[in-house]
Amino acid sequence: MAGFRALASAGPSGLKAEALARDLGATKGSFYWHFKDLPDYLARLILLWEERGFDGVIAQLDPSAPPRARLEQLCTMAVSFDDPSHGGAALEPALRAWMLASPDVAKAVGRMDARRLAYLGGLCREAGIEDPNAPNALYALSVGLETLGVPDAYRSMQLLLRSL
Amino acid sequence: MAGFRALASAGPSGLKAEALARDLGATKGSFYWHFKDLPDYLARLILLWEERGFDGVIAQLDPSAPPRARLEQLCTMAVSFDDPSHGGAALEPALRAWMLASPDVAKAVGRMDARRLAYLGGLCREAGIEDPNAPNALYALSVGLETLGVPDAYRSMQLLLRSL
DNA sequence: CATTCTCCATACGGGTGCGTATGGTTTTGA
DNA sequence: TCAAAACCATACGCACCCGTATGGAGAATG
Repeated sequence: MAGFRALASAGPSGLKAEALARDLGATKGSFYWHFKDLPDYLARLILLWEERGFDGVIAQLDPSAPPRARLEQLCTMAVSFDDPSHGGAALEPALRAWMLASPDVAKAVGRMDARRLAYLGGLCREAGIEDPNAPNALYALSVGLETLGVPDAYRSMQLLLRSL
Repeated sequence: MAGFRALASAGPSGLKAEALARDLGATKGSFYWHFKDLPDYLARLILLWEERGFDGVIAQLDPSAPPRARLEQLCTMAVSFDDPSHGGAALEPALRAWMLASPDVAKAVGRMDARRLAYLGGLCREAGIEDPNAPNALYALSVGLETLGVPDAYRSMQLLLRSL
């Protein structure tokens, strides 16, 4: 979906029916033929993000690697924001921005955070990391690095990882 | 300013002239008497945040404390979000959300991040922390903890602090 | 008392974006 | 070849919000 680009570049206010259609060389008429209305389109967009933002990431992990290696691999992937086709580094911050204006988005992001934190918690336990704050810290750090757009973010990530 | 509350609770789209006035028991007419227009009001709001978000925090640090203690004090303050009078924990995430729709806000937040990072960098150097990624990691972690609303965020913060 | 200044409420015009109505063009299939 | 379905463009009504115009209440000042 090209809506991710609009969301990432202009924020939630960039999600206008005619603008989205223009971006694909079409007009409003075409948009409202494919989708019932704007909320319908946005719901599909969120659903798409929910699938790719978790399963699409976890599937790339090597299941045969030891837990600690999988954890480091996951942390590295979490801060490598070079996927402009799906919105790039600005997508998730824009989604969190969108939460404030849309309860549905807030619910979706909440579910996503819970799933990721649960997976991270399991991974930390398997890796022998006993501190119960480790998953929170790791996830929060990745979120912060992403919203700030820190260069060489994986260095900051490993700074925390090495202390666990 | 009560605009901080609206921004924190409903996001940038909550900053409408009439809604802001209603929140104070007045109407649009009153609003446009006090302020030239919406951009003027929003500019003042941002300016106010820029002052309080840096000087207001730094001023609370004990200048006589050793650098390491000041650093820990600063980190603790950064993740104690109990100031609902100025918007609370949701204010800064809302401001970062607002960046996407307003270049002026983006500039202001950029300036704020630079100032904070510079101060953090100086403090880390004084405290004998040599890793150049430490300021980035500390600041990003605080930002992430704030946007996620992690409970007991200071525990996650000290997890990173202790490793430096 | 008259006037002026401050502060506020209501009413209006203009712009923007949503959603629908309507008709046209291309593709599909018998 | 013809009809139906898929796809798309233009035009309109509607709602929302901005900013202004207009006027009123109340204090301050002469």
